[in-house]
Amino acid sequence: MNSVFKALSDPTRRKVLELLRKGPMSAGDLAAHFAVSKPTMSAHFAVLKEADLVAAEKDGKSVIYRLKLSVLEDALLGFAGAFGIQGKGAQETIQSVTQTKESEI
Amino acid sequence: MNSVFKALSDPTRRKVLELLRKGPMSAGDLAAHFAVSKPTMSAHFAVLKEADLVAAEKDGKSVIYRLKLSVLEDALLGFAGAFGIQGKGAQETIQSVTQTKESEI
DNA sequence: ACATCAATTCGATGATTAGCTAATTATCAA
DNA sequence: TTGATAATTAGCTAATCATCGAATTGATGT
Repeated sequence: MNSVFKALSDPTRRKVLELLRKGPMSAGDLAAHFAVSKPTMSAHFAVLKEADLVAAEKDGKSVIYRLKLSVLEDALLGFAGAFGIQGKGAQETIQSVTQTKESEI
Repeated sequence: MNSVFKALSDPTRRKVLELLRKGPMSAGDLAAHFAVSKPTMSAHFAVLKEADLVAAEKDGKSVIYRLKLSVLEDALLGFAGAFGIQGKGAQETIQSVTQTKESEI
């Protein structure tokens, strides 16, 4: 999990993940979105792969990267969960707000 | 938001935040949980403060650090939201609880 | 076989980071 | 005022990191 947060600490890598959200993309197509050299992008891909946030599949001359959403999800929700953080507006359970059980109302 | 993810990239700092989840704590008490020097911990606190993840309040000789949960929440949920990731488990919002009428229970 | 293209690895460089000890600041008590 | 305590700042080192150009690997087409 540490490798995931390390991977997420760089804005370029976070943006790569967001690009991959729409679907798999080749290393070259991904690199075209950034103002850094291809070797630099390749290093970023390696970090993301090491963190298991993406999977790489070779397709002819290209390498297709695919987002591993469940890994990202587990890391984010796992950490957020340790703080009682819940998504989509439901920040608190009934119990934690009212300290009242359903059976008592 | 970049500073938040930068801050979260270090395991010591993540653990500090988790310790602060229980409530505010002094720099010394926090440092006692780790096997690094106090100046090193002080540097970690500075990073967390810079990311606005904690607030510092001076109390006599001590400095009390307090978790700013909403900042952590906004960063985590904001990023997760961009991927359609949402936590599961919380069924009710605060509003739906506080707006419950007597006639409905 | 050779040229081309996509991607990575190699090797180097400047910047950032985490860590330390020692010194400094600030507060409180005797 | 002196001494003790809590925390930070100063100054440094070693390690990691993002970045580059050049070289290399691997696949495709002529």
